[in-house]
Amino acid sequence: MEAGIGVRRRILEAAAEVFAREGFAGARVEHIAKAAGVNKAGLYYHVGNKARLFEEVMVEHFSEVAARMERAAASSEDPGQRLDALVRVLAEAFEERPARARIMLIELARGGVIDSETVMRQMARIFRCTSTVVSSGVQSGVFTPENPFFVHMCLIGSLVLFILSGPQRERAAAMGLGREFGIDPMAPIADMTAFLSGMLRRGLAAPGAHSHGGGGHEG
Amino acid sequence: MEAGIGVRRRILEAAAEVFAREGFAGARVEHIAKAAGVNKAGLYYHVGNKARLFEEVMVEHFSEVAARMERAAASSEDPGQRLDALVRVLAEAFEERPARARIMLIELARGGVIDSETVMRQMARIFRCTSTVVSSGVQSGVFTPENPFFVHMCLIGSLVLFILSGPQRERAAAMGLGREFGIDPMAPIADMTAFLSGMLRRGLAAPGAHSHGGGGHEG
Amino acid sequence: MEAGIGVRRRILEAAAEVFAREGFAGARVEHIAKAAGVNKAGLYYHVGNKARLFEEVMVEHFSEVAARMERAAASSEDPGQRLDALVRVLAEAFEERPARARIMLIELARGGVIDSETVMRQMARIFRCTSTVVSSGVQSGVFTPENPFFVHMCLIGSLVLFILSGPQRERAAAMGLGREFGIDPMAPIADMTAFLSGMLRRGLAAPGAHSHGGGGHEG
Amino acid sequence: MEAGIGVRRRILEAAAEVFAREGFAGARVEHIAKAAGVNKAGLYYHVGNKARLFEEVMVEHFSEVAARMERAAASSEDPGQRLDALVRVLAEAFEERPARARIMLIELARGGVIDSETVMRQMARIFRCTSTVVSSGVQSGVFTPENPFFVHMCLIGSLVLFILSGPQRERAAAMGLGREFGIDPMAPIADMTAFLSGMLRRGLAAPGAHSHGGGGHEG
DNA sequence: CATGAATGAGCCTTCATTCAT
DNA sequence: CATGAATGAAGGCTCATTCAT
Repeated sequence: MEAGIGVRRRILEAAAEVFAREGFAGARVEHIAKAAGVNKAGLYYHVGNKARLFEEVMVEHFSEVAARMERAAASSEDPGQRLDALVRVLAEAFEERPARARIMLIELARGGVIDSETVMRQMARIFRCTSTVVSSGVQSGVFTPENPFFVHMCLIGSLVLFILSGPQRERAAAMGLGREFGIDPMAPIADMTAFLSGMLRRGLAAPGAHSHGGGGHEG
Repeated sequence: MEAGIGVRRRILEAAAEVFAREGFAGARVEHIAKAAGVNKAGLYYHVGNKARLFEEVMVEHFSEVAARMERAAASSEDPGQRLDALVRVLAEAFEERPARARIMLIELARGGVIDSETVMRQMARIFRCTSTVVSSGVQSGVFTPENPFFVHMCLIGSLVLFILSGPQRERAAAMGLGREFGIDPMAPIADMTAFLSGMLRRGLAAPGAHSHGGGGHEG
Repeated sequence: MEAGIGVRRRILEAAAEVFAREGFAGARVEHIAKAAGVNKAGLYYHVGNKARLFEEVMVEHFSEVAARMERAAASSEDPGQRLDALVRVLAEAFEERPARARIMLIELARGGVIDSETVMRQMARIFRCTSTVVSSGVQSGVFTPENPFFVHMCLIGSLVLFILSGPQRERAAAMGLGREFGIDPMAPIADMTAFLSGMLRRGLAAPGAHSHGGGGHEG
Repeated sequence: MEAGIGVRRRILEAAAEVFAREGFAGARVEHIAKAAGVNKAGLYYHVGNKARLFEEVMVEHFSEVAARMERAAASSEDPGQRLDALVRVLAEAFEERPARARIMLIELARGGVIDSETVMRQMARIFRCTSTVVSSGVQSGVFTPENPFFVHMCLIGSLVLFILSGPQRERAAAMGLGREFGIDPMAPIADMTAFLSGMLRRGLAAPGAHSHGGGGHEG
């Protein structure tokens, strides 16, 4: 019974990596199986289906991110700090496992409506975190009432893109773009986090409110 | 002889749509051909290759976006207005043809380094626009010196995600999320643009500088 | 686990026949699969590739012929009898499986250098048999020193052509060429063998040496 | 009218080369067209068909060889010298245009009965040359009555194989087989001709007859 | 006649999936 | 449970051939 669970875990893990790298259509069941150290037929025995496997990976990752963000959204009384926490937690989740960022993207890129109810629900959970933080800030008078979807897109989009552009930025760095323009393409994610936090805070700051409680990174 | 060009156009157009919807691996050459009103063999006669077709689509779309952004980056003397223009132009480009947003994403999602030198160059052109605008603002003292990569990720990521999340937001709207929370998931892109512009401006604003020149439209 | 080997055998067998009949380019993988009683995909599972399949067939047949000829080349002390054995063994190999003759021809006809090192090695083995026999005859003083390549071409070329011209000769026979000229187009291969043996012996005979040890056929 | 003929010539020439190199199935009509400097459609206009093109090439080459051999078969009173002429003429034909050797082989290798009546007739013409020379020698008492098919196979087979094995022999030479065994893989065809002539003469010589009239090459 | 473009048929290959052992 | 083998259904690509211009 435990071994069985172990196998499932390995399969999901491998699948996440492969799906992230190749997309749904591009992923080969055989590669996933090999990466998980199982036989192809074994994989089918354990998960039944490429589509189901994909869904399960989605759900797992989305719900993991959702759980973390929910914790972050409840981490403090101060809306600004909550926002910081949201950013920080998301960055951590992606840094820890870049595949996560790609998986979110793949799902988005598939366009159309998400076919899996479960996945959709997890995405909603994630959105609700942003939404909650924003509206709590509005209620305490420190945030302007902005459409939380905008904030969400900004939060998720910026970080996902930052993670995914890693290889390109690396290449840019190798090409000497850094020295040329006095910027560092390979700046650590903590810097990005700090920037994003600050920007969101100031972007959301209510007209009269003076920003307090230092933003940012202490990674 | 015009017909030949017309066919190529139709093929590229169809390919953009299909690649955007299905990704590279998921796209079926036959679907593209059918959508373009050509025979599969005819498609190969005109473009030679699925990979080449993909690259051509990439280059076309990326360079179109690059051209528009370059124009935007040179549209004004005022850095803040330039930034607004960047946002506005990108939003227009995506709204006009949502496939463009997905195509950018697909390329990013493929992870790894981009294999096509030409595509890479177009992406660099796009980045350079952001970079130019930021550093011009820094030189005129109105912007804080921030890593332009951060700004770029924020700009592109937010808008791409906004476009792509359309269907999901639509669904959210259908589920009544709007009335429930007093927000409109289907807010027009102009609102998102305004929000993003404002946020970037304030996020980049140099400490002492007082923002002048009204931020974007709030249609 | 025996079944697996059995399948491979059947595939190679079928492939030999089809390649012999149609050449490499003309052979259809599907025909081979059907002839072997496997699914096309099954064929790929077992051999991986049309080219690999072809090479494997080549190697198998060439090495079989090589092995037999090596045995023949060592079958006696007398160079003349060795030469006879060479001819006889080759004729047997071809008669037993005419596809072999065609396969050798196809490989030759492909012109250019053989791309497979392994196949090349087998062909060299075969040549070495002729070469050995000739030079042993020279050393014992019964053969004139002639370029063994010439002898080899004569040996292989004559027999291959005889086998392959079967159908044409049959047609000639049907058209009454036999009665017309008092010759039999369908003479058995044993007669051809006898002729070839005799000719090679006399052709190679050292000036002073008197031929001993009856040549010929006892098939 | 003359230009038209010129085009046809170029097409046939190119086709011969390509068919020789790739076989019937392996040859691409487009390659032939390009090599002939015509448009693909133009080729069809001029010859109508891949199969017809192939046949025409066959007929042309076979009949050219046939014509030369007929001349050779009538070149002298002495059967031995006629035989020499046959060998010499064939060698010349092949040396002049190695494609000829491959084309003969391809046709043979296709196995089965030749489908074109015309091609078959040309092959018969060629055979008849050998047959005539042999039987004339028998009638004048200098040749043993041997099945002319055997002689023919020997004559054609040896020379075709010699020509076609050129690349392999070249490789053998490059690998140092020459120095190793004191033989020259790249011996000129004239040597092969001499060997073959001598062998056939002695092989056919009637028991009592003393060979007269020097064999061989003066090429 | 020459040419660019089109196309149906077919080829090699791969993939997700299943099943007997 | 694990595995080697099998397979139907594509999928990408090519080819001989035709046609309008």
